Amino acid sequence: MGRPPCCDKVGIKKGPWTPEEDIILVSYIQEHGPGNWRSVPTNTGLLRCSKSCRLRWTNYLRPGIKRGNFTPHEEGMIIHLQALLGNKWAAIASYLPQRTDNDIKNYWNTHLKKKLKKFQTALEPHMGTESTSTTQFVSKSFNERRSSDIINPSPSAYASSTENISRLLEGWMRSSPKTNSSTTHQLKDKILDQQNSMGQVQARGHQPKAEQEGGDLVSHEEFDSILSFENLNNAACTWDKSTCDSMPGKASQAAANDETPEKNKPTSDNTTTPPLSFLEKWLLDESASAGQVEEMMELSPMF
DNA sequence: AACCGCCTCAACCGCGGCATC
DNA sequence: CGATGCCGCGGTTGAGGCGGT
Repeated sequence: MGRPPCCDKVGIKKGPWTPEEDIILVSYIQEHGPGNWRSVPTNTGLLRCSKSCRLRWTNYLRPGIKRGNFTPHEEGMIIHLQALLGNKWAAIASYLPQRTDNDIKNYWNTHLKKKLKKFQTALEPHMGTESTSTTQFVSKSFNERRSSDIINPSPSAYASSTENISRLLEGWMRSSPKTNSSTTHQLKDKILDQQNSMGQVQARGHQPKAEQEGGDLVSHEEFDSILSFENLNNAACTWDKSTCDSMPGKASQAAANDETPEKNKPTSDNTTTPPLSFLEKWLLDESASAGQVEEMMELSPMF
């Protein structure tokens, strides 16, 4: 293992990427496609290591990635998949094709871990005593969430990477008067065209900051949000079976086939792992695809 | 207004797996 | 079959933003 770190070379730039670098990378990848990262720095003249280029692309510039607020059903998916798969962020990300593993990992570490902790604390007294009423509450909460989501889908405040790049370019052009603006415009147009043709563009708008967490107690909304998924299996008891049957079932290879067994046991650090039921069956069924997951999420407001 | 502490998230680091020679 | 190199993953870090005092 004596191999030196790839970024140790002198002249290799580290730290935040500049808009200029982003543009170079994006336009190169638009032309040659992602992959062969080794050759990217040499071919583009970027003073970055191949790894850094790949990371920048996969975590930030790649078309179709959602940024910003996670919806309650995405939260639910993550919580449940984390319980199922452990910290296999790449595998979890494969169920949320618009999210990067890094994003999910960050969101888990900064938000969900805390939420779950709060949730556990808040749930303990309820659980200790009246399990039926808890179940009822869970089911009620679950069903309320379902109907309210249909009526008032939470505004997703995502900016696609196209929009990011667009904004980024605007900002860059404003802040860099020395830049040849016509060339930049052409390049920008080209990038936007190509990105749009690759298909993506999420909802409009931008929400600057995720909601701040409240005090020590879990707010009703947080509680509800967690319960609605955390207790899916309880809720499923009272849930119309036809909803289950209508799920376009299945999931992609990632979790289903490979390494799930021993070494990927869920981590024990945080959550009470919910019992497994239809969701797990669905998740673990080989024949599913990410597209079906998307479809399911659209069809089924339960998530 | 200034300072401080906390939070978030983009980016880095180190390692393992796999392919190629 | 071992050595080497590339890629991808998970854990960690640190700069910048934000809120509280």
